[in-house]
Amino acid sequence: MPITLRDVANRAGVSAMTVSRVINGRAGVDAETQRKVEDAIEALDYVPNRVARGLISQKTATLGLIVPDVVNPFFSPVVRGAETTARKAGYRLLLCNSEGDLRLEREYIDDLVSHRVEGLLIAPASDNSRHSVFPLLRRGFPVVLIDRALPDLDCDLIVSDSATGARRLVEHLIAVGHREIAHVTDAEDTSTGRERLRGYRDALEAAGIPYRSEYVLRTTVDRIGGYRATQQVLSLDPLPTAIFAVNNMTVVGAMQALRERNMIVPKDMALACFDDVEHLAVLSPFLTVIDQPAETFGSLGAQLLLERISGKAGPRTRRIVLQTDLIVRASCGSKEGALPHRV
Amino acid sequence: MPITLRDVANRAGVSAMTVSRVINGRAGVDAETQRKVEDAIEALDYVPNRVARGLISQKTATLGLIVPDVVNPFFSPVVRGAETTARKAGYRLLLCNSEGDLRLEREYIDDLVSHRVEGLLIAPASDNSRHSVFPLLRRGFPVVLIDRALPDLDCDLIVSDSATGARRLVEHLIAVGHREIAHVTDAEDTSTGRERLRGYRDALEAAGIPYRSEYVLRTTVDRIGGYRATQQVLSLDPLPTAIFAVNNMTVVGAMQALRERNMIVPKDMALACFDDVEHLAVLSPFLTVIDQPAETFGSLGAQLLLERISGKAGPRTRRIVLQTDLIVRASCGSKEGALPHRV
DNA sequence: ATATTGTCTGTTATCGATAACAATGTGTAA
DNA sequence: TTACACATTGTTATCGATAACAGACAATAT
Repeated sequence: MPITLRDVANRAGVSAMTVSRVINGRAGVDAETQRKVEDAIEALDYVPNRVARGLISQKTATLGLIVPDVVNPFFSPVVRGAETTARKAGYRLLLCNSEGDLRLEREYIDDLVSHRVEGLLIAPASDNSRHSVFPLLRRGFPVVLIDRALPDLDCDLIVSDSATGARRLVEHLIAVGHREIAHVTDAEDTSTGRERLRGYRDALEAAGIPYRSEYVLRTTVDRIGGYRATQQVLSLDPLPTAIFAVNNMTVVGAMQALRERNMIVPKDMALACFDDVEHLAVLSPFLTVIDQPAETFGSLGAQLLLERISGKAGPRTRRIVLQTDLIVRASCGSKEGALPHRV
Repeated sequence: MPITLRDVANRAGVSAMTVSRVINGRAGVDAETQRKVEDAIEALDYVPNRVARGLISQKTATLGLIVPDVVNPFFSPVVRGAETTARKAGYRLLLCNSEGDLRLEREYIDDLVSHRVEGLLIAPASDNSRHSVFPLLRRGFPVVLIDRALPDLDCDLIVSDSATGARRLVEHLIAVGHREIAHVTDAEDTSTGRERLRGYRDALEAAGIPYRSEYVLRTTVDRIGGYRATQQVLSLDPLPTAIFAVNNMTVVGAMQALRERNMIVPKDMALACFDDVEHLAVLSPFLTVIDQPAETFGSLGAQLLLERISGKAGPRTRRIVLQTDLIVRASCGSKEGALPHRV
């Protein structure tokens, strides 16, 4: 149905090859001929078929991006960053939401490869994503991992310094007087979870506070998970005075659970987490957080990927660690203000 | 470099056509042969090339989605909804952020057509997007518009009932005692802006409050725009007691401007807007808003588009109007509580 | 035994664009 | 005038898969 290069050639009275030359701006076309072709293109409203071009050139000008969920305010800037960088390089982005589900993630990977994306940007669901990613790497397929590392996988990677971030956040909690600090985190199958737990433990240890495994609650890192884990926190004895939530979704669930019990933050319970959220930061600058440069994950990730695709990257894989910021607001209380107290 | 169907055929000792038959599960292949082919596919880790398949079948199994910005908490659920629905139908989504820029939007449209997406889901930048969309429609290219209608364009469409929503929101403001209500909105070049303004005027009129054009501030519908417009609001005389912001981005800017002047909401100024934001709704249930079913825009939009692509849609275009919810929280004050007072 | 039906598999052409090469014509040098 | 360089344009084959048709062979019917 759509106009093809041949249609243009017929109308201009030249061969398909000549039209192709004009389109690709190649030298060796008579000025007069070029005009005729351009007129025909204009008249027919011709748009070249990238699918056909992709078949012969083996280049589709598309990248695949797999994130757990675009709606997560951490990932949406990642997506935008990647898309913007891709666009500037003439690439388009196929977006996939894995929902943190390994099977779905695997399905997406296979399908994107089948669609012949030139490279893949993946925020992996968990360590087990390793089994889906490894075969790609073996074949030399361009892949960049973002947010989470995968064990024993030599792959371009962008993460943030979760351990240091977590440590600083917990140090802050300790500095304002907390000693019983619960940590709501994931099933220990993500690098981010492990690193943040490490930062948590390091901070406790540095302050001489004994580590209690019952203060670490394992859950799914979404709103429901945060909610349930916080309910468990609230049944602990002694009751913690602070909760460190592993990300922006769990903290929402945590808040929900606290509100149900009519607990006030930070008076009855301090709350801190990873990830700043723009709307919250302005409309309700309340949560003390570790802010990650989310958009950079996407833009830099796309850049690394494009470099690898174009062969500019060299054989060594790159491992980029982005620094985080501690943003202190009201949700952890302060020494001067009302110290958290037990009920 | 990747394995082709021919490689599989060679290894299995059959023709390419036979392999194709096995892959597509067509009848008429000997069980023994089928096994040989399947073994070869397995051994070579073969993945069919959808680009080649797309060329012959004229079907790429991809949809294009253009939104102003995925990071906008209204649009990210739209994207997820569309992606999920597309996936379930075996389609992938090419995501584009137009940044509300007409030129960029045009570029994206052309490029997506060139990539041979089977249909296009567009949240248009403004009325002027009409000129980019119309040529598609003329060619019979499947398009579904979401969020904003385009004038004189007969096209499948999903919008929400902005006028009624705005009217209810402003009626609420009036009910709790406000009479000087400013409205921060866009340059009158979007259907949503016009509808919301209409709802605003209707509510005023119904309450016998005269409409004042100087209370309607035109700006870009982003954070900066909301900020600047609110600064203007604050220099009005008489000073309004309430601001109705046209969407979730402008309200952020508005809040910023109010905070700079140390104004407390709702004591010094009431604030209301379109769009609820999950994180805010839970962590800081404060803003009174009109909530739109964002994810439905995406999922239903994708569904309409898929129906049109598959020819199940019939020649008539469909115009779907989704209903909105008024969610009353604290940001507008109340009759019983502290009424807004002038400084 | 021959025709007929059906099962299974291979061949050729095609989707739309392009790489590689071939052909045509023009102008200039010997 | 003949030869050769150069500019311009066309032809053929190809990317990977598949539609449409053709061929080979076995089983059944007449």
